[in-house]
Amino acid sequence: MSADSAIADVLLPLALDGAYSYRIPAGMGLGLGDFVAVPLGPRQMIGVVWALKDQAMTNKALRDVIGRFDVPPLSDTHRKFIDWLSAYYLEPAGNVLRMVLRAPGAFAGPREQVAYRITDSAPKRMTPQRARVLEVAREGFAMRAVDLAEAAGVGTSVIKALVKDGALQAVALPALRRFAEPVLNAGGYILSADQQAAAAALRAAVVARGHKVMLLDGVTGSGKTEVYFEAMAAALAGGAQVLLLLPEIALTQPFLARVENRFGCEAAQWHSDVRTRERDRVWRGVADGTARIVVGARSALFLPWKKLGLIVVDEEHESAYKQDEGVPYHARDMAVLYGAIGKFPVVLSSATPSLESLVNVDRGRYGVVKLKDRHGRPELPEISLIDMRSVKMEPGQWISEPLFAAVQATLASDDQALLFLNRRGYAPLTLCRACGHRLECPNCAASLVEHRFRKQLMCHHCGHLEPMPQACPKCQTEGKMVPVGPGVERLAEEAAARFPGARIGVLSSDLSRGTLLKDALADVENGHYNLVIGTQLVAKGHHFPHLTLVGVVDADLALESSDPRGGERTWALMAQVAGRSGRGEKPGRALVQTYLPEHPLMQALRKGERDAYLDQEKLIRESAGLPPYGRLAAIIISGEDAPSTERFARGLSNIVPMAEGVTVLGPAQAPIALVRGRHRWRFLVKAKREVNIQGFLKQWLEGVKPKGSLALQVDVDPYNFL
DNA sequence: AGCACGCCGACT
DNA sequence: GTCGGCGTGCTC
Repeated sequence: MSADSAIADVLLPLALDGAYSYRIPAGMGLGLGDFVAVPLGPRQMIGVVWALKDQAMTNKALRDVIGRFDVPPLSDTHRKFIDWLSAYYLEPAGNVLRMVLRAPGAFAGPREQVAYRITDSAPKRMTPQRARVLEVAREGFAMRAVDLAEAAGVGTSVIKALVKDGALQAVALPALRRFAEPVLNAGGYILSADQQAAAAALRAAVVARGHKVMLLDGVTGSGKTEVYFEAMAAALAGGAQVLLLLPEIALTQPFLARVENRFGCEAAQWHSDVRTRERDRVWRGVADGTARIVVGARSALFLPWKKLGLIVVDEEHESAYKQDEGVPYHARDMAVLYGAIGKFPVVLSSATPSLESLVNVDRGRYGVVKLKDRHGRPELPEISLIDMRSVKMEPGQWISEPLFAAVQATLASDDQALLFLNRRGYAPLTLCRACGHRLECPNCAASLVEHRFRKQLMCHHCGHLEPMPQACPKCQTEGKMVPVGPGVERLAEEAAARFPGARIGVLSSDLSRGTLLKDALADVENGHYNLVIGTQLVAKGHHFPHLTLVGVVDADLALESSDPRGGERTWALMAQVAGRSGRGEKPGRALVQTYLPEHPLMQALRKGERDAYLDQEKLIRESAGLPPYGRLAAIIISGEDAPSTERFARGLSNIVPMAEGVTVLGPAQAPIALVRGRHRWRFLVKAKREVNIQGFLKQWLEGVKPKGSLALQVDVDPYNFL
């Protein structure tokens, strides 16, 4: 369509059915993908030109486009990506577009900003408001007037007055800093022969410039990062932008330093903790193509890429790539989709690839590159099972005699040991011994977890906190509340008693605020602690050079749930945790406490037979028709009132359409039937792979409108099968 | 997502 | 008699 079309269909960042039509004022000359301001009711909104036409499809009186922003247009690829994602997840395209527009300041243009800094001179008059402003200004850097006023909870007039009085001083904030060009031969890391071969395969895919997904499958310590850096370098050399996706927000500083070291330039960061001004800078840089390398969390996919030419998904098996709130998308799958639309390669990297990716390799849809350990060691350190059924355990103890002896020997030889338990807090359950009452969250159908260090009970689903009661809330008996089962805090207590003299450090996500976690990790690395007790947080990519023994206290946790993904998840976790030991020169070993030593997973761990185990898992999935051999969608109905939520769910089951190859299970209460005060029911839709499950869902849910507090959420490809 | 319209409880 | 609670619905 020509640049002088009369009508623009503008997609707005709202949950609307489609784009709205606006008249283009003469001479405005809009193009597809342009960012525009349009009127909507009494308001003005930012939207994107989705289509251009000469006549509107509506007979409503059209309003005029207000103006066009001086920002590069959203590419065809990006718009197609939004449309596909919207259709795949049955989510209004406007809601997807909203994820693209998460940097409002980016549209304000590159104007100079003024900030204010405290001076040495005191104001002539002091008021409580002024004091608050000065208090805020004293502790931080220069801030914009609105930010400073907001932080102090006052109006901007107070700031003005303080400037006039000389107590605050205006300073110009630097204009948006430009991103530097990468230096492609920076770094100086020497690749092993294995790495060179792997890098060549990835580079070839990049140079070929078509869509291709490559699985980079290599053990922890095999140097996958350096290999995909080579693919990134090749894409950058071709003039493209590259995106490196990481599962966690905590883009650890050391990792970012590695990227910057390799490419001799700043890598743009994108995740929820990046502050407004920097968000705007990254957004602009991505849109105009000057930001060449972005390291980000899943939402970085939605940045307005000008010329994206490669996505690397690190730790592709991680469940953190699945977003559960808002638009429930899977970032790894969407990275692959983006690559397919944009016709560029995608690299999936993992030491424990997801079953989905491995099956895609089997089907020939993905290529695979394998990397062996650089020290020539086998995939996993030596893993031995401890059969918990045959060892005697004292009540209140969780470290069996064989594990105890191994830890003691390790500590005696000046090495580090890690005890892994995937449970935060002191005890997962607290009971009254007098009446059997269980302490539960008032908002969720879940036990409260005692956090003895913080002297509180916590709900791990909604964050609810309450003090530990002295007396049972039900029968009022005092002193009869007992903790049941171990968390890392309780395990640390046992360890302190049984390994006197050990330097014990506890690592869990409870530390994640501030620098606590960083300090704790550093203290593990430098050997300050010699006995580390941790949750799955310790399994994720940290180097503990002195660690030679890993003890898994309860390996059965994820297997006990009947979720078919339990085995795969446990494998990944065990492999990662066990992989912590024996880095550097020393070989490591792992002892795994289990009540299910005959379980195929445990046997496979012991023998180090990943592929054989996963082949068996594949067979189970295939015969059950579960992903990746079949399609799955979950429908979650929630509401504040239990009976009406159930009634609504049951009503839905009466209108399930007939369809070949589709089975609808439910409604059943969701695994956690009450979360944050909302009752939850759910359906599972199981379909053959060739079935258009979206079409089925649309047909079923067409015209269904939950009323009041009721809500209906569709989750295509849910992460939890049960 | 806002913002207005609309129908039932405690106040000048 | 009104102010105001937030439930429902519309925005090109």
